[in-house]
Amino acid sequence: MDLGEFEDKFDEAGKKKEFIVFFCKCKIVYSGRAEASLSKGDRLVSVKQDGTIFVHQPEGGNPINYMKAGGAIELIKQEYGLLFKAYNATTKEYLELEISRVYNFMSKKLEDGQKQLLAGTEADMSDMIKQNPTLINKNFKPLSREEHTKFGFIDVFGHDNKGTLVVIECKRYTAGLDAVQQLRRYVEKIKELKGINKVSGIIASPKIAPNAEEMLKKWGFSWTLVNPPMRLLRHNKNQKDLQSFWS
Amino acid sequence: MDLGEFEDKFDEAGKKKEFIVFFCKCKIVYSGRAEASLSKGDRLVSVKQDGTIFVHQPEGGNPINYMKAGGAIELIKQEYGLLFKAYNATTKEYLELEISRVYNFMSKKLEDGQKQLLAGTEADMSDMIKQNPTLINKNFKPLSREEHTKFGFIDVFGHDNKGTLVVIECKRYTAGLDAVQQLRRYVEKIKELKGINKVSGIIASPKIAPNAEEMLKKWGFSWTLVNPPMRLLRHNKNQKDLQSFWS
DNA sequence: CGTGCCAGGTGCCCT
DNA sequence: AGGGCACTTGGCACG
Repeated sequence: MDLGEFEDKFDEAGKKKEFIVFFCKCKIVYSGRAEASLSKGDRLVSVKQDGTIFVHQPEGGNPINYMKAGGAIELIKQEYGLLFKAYNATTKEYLELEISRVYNFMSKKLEDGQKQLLAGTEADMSDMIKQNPTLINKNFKPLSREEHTKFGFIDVFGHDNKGTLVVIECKRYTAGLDAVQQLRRYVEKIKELKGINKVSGIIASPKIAPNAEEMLKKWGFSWTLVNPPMRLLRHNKNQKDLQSFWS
Repeated sequence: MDLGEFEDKFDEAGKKKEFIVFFCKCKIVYSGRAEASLSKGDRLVSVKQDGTIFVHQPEGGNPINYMKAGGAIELIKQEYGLLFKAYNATTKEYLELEISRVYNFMSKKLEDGQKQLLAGTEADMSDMIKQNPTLINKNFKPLSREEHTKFGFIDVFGHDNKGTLVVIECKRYTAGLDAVQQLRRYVEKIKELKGINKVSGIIASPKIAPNAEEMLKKWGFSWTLVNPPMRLLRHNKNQKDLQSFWS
C-alpha cells in the first residue's frame, strides 16, 4: 500500500477514533521504563480506540512493544518512509516505528461494553474453603476471608477447636518458596500483634514444591491438598481431538 | 462481510499460515485454567502464524481472551452464524467464539526473524553493581552475579573488607515486603550452609516501601539507593509535548 | 496515590 | 518437565 494512502487512512480513522490495525515492515525503538530496539521486520500494529498501542511479531504470545492509553501519536514523513511516533508525557515513554512499508490496513469503530465473568480464581478458592472448612480439617473454623491487614492480606483466617489461630494461604497451583514466606510473614505478624507464640500456618494448594515443603516443615507449618474450585471439564472422553492447527 | 466469504478467506489464509486479523461481533466462552464468559460485543480477533490467538476489546490493555500456540481451530456453521472453536489438547483449554457478524478481514504472511534488544532490566542492574561495586559501598567486593542456588538465585553476591559475606537483592522499582523476604531467605540459607551466623543483606533499589524498610531493619538488613542503569532520557526540556491522542 | 498481591499471568533460564 | 523469578509485567482493592 502506498504510504501516502496509508497516512490518509490512518489519519481519518484516528479522527473517528476507530480501532486501527495494519501490517507493516518497520524498525522499532522504545524508550521509557527500559530501552529496547528491534531491527527491521514485518509486524502487526494495532491502535485501540483509547490509544492503546500493540506491536506483534508474526509468532509468539506477547506483544513485542506496546504503549498504554493516554499518549499522543504522530505520523511524520521521512526519507525511508514514515515515522510512527507515540509519546506518553506522564510516563515519559516513547515508542517509535520507522515504517518502510505498509501491506494492509483496516479500521473500524467497535462497540463493546461487556465485562468478562471469571470463575476459578484464588478468591473462589478461599471462598470455597470458608464455605467448606472441612477441606482443611474437621477442626478448622473460619473467621474471615481475604482480610486486609497492613502487612498484606490473609486468604483465610480462623481457629481450631483448641482456640489456636490459623492462617491459611491459598495457591491455585504449585506452592513455592514465595508462598511459604508469605505465610510465615502473616503468622509472625499475628504472633507479634496478639502477643502469642502459637499460631498455625497452613498452605492450601493442589501441590507444593519440594523446597517449599522443606521450608514449610522447618517453620512448623503444614500443607493441605486442596484443589481450586471445580471447573467445567469439557474435555471428556467423548471429546474428539481436533487436528493440530491447520494440519 | 458475508460469513460464507469470511469462512473461505479464513480457511485460505489458514492453509497458507498467514497472520489473520478480523473485526467481529461475538460471544465468548473460555474453559481451561479457569472459566470465563463474555457476552456479545465487537472485538478484534487475531490468529498468528503459529496459531496463537488473541481477542481484544476496543479499549484496554490486555487481550480479553487468548490461546497459546499449539492448538487446533475449527469454524463450524451454526444458526446464529459461525462457531470459532479453538482447542488445545495438551493444556485442555477451550476458546469458543460465537460469531454473529464479521466486519473486516485481513491476512498476510509476515516475515520477521528479529529479536528485541532490551536494556535497563534487573539483570543489567546487578551487572552494573558487579562492575561498579562502590555503588553499594566502598568496602563491597562482588564475587558473583545472578548465582543460581537450589533455593533461588542471588542477584549479587560478595563480601566486605572484613570478609563478611554480603547478599544483594536488586529491584528496579520500589522494594516491597516480598523483596525483603527474598533477601532474608538467601541470607538464612547461606548462614545455614556455611555454618556462620553473620551474613549481610542489602537491598539495592531506587526506593523502598515503609513497611518493607521496617521489616528490613528488624532483620538487621540495610538498603542502598541504587537506580537502574541510565536510560536514554529523551524527554528533555526541548521536547515539545505532543497533543493528546487525536485531539 | 502508594502498597500489596493475584493473574487463565507470560517468558526465561537453569537444574 | 519442574522450580524459581523477572516483567516496559497488568490489573484490582484498599488505606
